[in-house]
Amino acid sequence: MLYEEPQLQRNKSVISVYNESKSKYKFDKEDDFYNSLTAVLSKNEYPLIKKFITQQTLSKEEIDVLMKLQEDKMIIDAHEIFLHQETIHKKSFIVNSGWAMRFKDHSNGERQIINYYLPGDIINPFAFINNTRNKHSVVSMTNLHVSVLKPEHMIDLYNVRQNFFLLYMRMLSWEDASLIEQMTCLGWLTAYQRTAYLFLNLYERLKLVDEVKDDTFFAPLTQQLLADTLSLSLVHMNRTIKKLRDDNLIRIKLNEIKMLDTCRLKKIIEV
Amino acid sequence: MLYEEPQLQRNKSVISVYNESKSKYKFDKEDDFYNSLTAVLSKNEYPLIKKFITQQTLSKEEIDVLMKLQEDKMIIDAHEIFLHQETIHKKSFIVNSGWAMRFKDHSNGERQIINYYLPGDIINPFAFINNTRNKHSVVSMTNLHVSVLKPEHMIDLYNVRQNFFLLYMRMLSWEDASLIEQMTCLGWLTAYQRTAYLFLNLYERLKLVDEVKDDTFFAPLTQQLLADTLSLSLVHMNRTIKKLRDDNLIRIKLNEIKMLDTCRLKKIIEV
DNA sequence: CGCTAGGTTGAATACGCTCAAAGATCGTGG
DNA sequence: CCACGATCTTTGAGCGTATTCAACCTAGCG
Repeated sequence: MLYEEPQLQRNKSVISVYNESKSKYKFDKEDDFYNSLTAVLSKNEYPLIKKFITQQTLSKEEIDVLMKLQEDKMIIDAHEIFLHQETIHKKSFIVNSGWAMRFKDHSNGERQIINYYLPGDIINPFAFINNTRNKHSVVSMTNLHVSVLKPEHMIDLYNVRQNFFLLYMRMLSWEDASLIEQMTCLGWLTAYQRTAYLFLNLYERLKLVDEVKDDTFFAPLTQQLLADTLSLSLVHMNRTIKKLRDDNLIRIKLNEIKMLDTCRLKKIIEV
Repeated sequence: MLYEEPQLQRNKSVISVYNESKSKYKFDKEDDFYNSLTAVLSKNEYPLIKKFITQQTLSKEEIDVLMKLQEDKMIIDAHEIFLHQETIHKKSFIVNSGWAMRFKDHSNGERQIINYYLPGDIINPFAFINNTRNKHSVVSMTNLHVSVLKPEHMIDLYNVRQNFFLLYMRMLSWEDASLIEQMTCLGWLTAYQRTAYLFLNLYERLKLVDEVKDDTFFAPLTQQLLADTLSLSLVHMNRTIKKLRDDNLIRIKLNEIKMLDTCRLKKIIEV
């Protein structure tokens, strides 16, 4: 039911990839490359690569592909709707830092939130092959650092790099798995369980990209947003959070969520 | 909210592709190829290709790729669980005829149905790049004619055919869109609306592959299955269906569903 | 004929919703 | 530095949709 724990020990595989690269990899601007890779590990500049590395060993060439993919960077201001439903968008984005969310405006004025994009996620991954209108909008929730994937660029990569598409598919498969999980969650759990699920999901995903410190993570969420995410009313959302708080499972203050007992939270959603 | 209507007129594009192919395409067993393609159009042997053709024009080479993809066929008996959750499966399947469904067994003994696979759908599309355990099971609901996609075969295709992966991505993108639609549906609609949505969804999907005659289609569904799909209790499912029947929107008998008024049904789910 | 799987109906209960109002918190400008 | 408005959070009360439990009906099949 939960976001799956990494199957390889993170540090081990990072280091092995890193060392291996350094010793064998040929690259014309070699220093630049290693500087960047170091940055990946120390700062959080390439969370997507970090996510990969926790799941599988990457070859030097694969890391290269993933770095090249992210050359075209930009910053999007907070609270800006940069993908609109009912219009055609050809670009994809990799989130490098900040939060965004995908939502759907219903004709009755209500807004349903479909999912959140956290560092390392890909927004609109199928854009470059689609010529149909987007069915949802995406809005930045904080200042958002992204890498832009233009369709020409994607096709170039596709023609040149065999490995790229396999990696890309793997990313898609994560997305897919995560959405299905969310679906099974929404349908079958009570409000209390769903809320526990959501916090655990965010916690695990942020942990993958090193954005959790002391079981605490930043989250630009209001209760209204949470309600729209879990399809609950604002009032009921509030009462449910209160219950989680009273049960000493989470603590929320100032956009910061602290997980007090992940084990018990996991038990709650396991029915 | 609904499965989108094809944007090209089906017959037109089928014929144009077909004629074009016949006149220009070079193929060593040319007759075999055209016989097969004719079969696609008359019998329902390659619903996946049919689905494609309703959405976009296919080149001769693309049709060739899609045909080659489906060389390894097999039949699965009804009610056989052929993909098990918690095990690793490397194969994917294209459904050529029959129904299957993906479900998840919960620890409390309940079974949640995630989605149905209809002719033209791909089961387990990410299998060949995954080495993780399946999180869901898949069971055949009728005798099931499938084409088996083995990972070696997929990788071969990947190495040889540039176009193949773009096509495959497009299929994935449909799946994805459809799942998200289902998600937004489950969360926000009432039992009555959700049921309307499900019947409309099945209707539109089956229409794409020519399995609807006189607004009637075959569907191996019990009320228990429907309840498990929409996360409703059996009792409430029954009452909801009764209401749809009383409102002269659908008629169900012997695994056959007849849509009596698709327009009104669409209005119901548009809030 | 009786068994089994599926469908139908009633009654009591619970979870989550709506409406309504009041308390926090924060940024902004006087 | 305080006042004000805006946004977010908290709490109460009544209601409605969907649930659970339980019983009975129906059709197909050995």
